[in-house]
Amino acid sequence: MRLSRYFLPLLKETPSEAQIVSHRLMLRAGLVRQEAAGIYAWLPLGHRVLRKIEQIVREEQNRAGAVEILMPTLQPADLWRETGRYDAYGKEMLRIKDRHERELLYGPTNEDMVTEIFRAYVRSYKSLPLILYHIQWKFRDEVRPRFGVMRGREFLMKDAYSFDLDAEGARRSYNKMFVAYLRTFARMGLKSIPMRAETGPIGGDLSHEFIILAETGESQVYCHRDLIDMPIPDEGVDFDGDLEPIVRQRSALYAATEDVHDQEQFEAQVPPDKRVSARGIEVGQIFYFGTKYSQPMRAFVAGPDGQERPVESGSYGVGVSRLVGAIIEASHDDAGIIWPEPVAPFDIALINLKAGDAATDKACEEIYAKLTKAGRDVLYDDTSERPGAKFAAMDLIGIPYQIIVGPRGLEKGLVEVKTRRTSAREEMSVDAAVNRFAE
RNA sequence: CGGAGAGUAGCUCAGCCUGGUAGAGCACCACGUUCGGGACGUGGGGGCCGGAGGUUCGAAUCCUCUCUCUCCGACCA
Repeated sequence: MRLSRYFLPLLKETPSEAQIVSHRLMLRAGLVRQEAAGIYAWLPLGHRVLRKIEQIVREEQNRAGAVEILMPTLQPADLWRETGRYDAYGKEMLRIKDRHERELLYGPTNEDMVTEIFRAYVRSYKSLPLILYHIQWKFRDEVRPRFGVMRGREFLMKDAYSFDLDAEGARRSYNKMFVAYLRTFARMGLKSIPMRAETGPIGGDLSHEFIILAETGESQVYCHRDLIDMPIPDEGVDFDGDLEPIVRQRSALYAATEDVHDQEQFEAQVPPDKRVSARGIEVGQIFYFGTKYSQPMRAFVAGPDGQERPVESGSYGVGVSRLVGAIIEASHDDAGIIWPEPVAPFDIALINLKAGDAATDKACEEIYAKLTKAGRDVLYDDTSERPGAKFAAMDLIGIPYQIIVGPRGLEKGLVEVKTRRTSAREEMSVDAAVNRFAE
């Protein structure tokens, strides 16, 4: 992408509404624009990151055996009346009437609808286990939206729902999502820690929150230090095999959010030098809730004995749009964002220090063409801005690598390659730079 | 939902107390000088001062109502 033909509205000054660093950087780097309290438009750069995160989530859901669907944002109120949630949910649920005065709602979550879909088609244990998921916009009319996309009213969420014949099966599904989440967040360069958590209004009796440690996190969390750098299961992990050891290895160590924290247990179970008490950002949560929805909605399946019973379920959420903010909270410096490579909007920023200079233009065009052909996403700054402004802008938007091309270096046949994360710079020939990034 | 604050140019803000018909910096446009870590000069464009009502000869400024946004708290993927 040539910057001169792109849409990248950067702000030099920080909009006054932004309080936390990720929000400030998202506005300054032109990732989002606020349209109302807790409601954001995603601009090109932010949209790219959002899509990359979404794709990682999708790949790991698929790997775990979940099946993607797409449910609507608007749902009929009657569906929610079956479980009693239409009245129970409160003002956070946005209620809407259509032209025929039919009551609808903008979905804050999808247990009811997915259970409706399930019961319409599945009758036998032979169709189980089944995990359905979708990645869709949700709306929760929070009293007080804040922190940019970290706590918006409209947000993109991956929500998965598992269906099993019995509690044991449900536990296996829970474990699949548990492991999938470990991999998902690790692939984005995040260190996530599963912590025991309250189940909240969704209900159930087994739940973990996946927490990223960050100073600006919304909740206070307590855990054993060894959880932070525990190895992540590799992509060869067998999701049809026994995942219990992986889950147990983590569950064995103390980790709890404020809501369920027990200071006595914490001190009893964790030696002083291993105690971590910190702020955390919740990026995912998984629940097992049994027959909470299947019972009232009569989502029954026949077991091997021919007897019908309510299906056992769980739900599993990942805050996709929240992750954009969470990643920035975890990865930035004074100059701007530092994207982990897998979620970076572009792989490489190519900086032409003297657009209009024949030799510099030629070298840039060559690098741009070759890297693009090699499948790399290159943002080519072909504008005639001053070098200082270009450097500042590219540092702000945080693309992992910069190839800096200017007449001074080219006289010696050299360009500069800068790694954003470490600020390390190396000089090398045009060919060497191309080869370095062309696989 | 309780408490606090803010709405003036695309952004950051001044002007409001003490009414006289709108400003600065950045950004934008033109020209010139510049050009390896956010340049400078000259000229220029851009604002029904959130909205409605009221007071007044006259309202960004005073009064009333209203909408929106932000922050603290209670609540939440």
